[in-house]
Amino acid sequence: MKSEPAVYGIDELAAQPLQTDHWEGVRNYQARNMLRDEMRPGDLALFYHSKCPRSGVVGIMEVVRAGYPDHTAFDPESKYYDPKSDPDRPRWHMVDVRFERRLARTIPLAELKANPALADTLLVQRGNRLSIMPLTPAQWQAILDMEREGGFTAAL
DNA sequence: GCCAACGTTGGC
DNA sequence: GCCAACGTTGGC
Repeated sequence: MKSEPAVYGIDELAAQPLQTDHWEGVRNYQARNMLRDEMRPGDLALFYHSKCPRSGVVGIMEVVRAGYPDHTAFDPESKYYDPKSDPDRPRWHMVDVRFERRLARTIPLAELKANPALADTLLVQRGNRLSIMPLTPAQWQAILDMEREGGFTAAL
């Protein structure tokens, strides 16, 4: 699950009460379908920082509430307002996620792209802009296996 | 800031 | 339903 850290980063999630928050603002139908139809409590997700100097995977979250209507779409004051969504027929959905842990290091996109085990992921494919993408168990493990590689020079 | 890639909109 | 124009994403 991607988010721009300048807008909402993993530190903000970790600072929430119960380290839990709703994942608001997704306005893409393919991503919406995953939020609404596929993600279930207990599912794990990676937190990916996008559009920043160190884009990459930064941590792990757990889905704690399945898809439900994204109320920010109903709020004219919200930057995520969409007049075509209304409470009777909500167009956009979100899930609740809980911070689990940060990774020992940020795994940068360049490393993800260089890992043959991830060649089939949507994340590393050209031009992909989806903010929520599925991973197979093997892909998930391949990413976590990279956590301890080559990252010991960056002191915390 | 640039720009390629992609999704959405709307005229026809 | 086609498709050009436009807006957005996001790496670099």
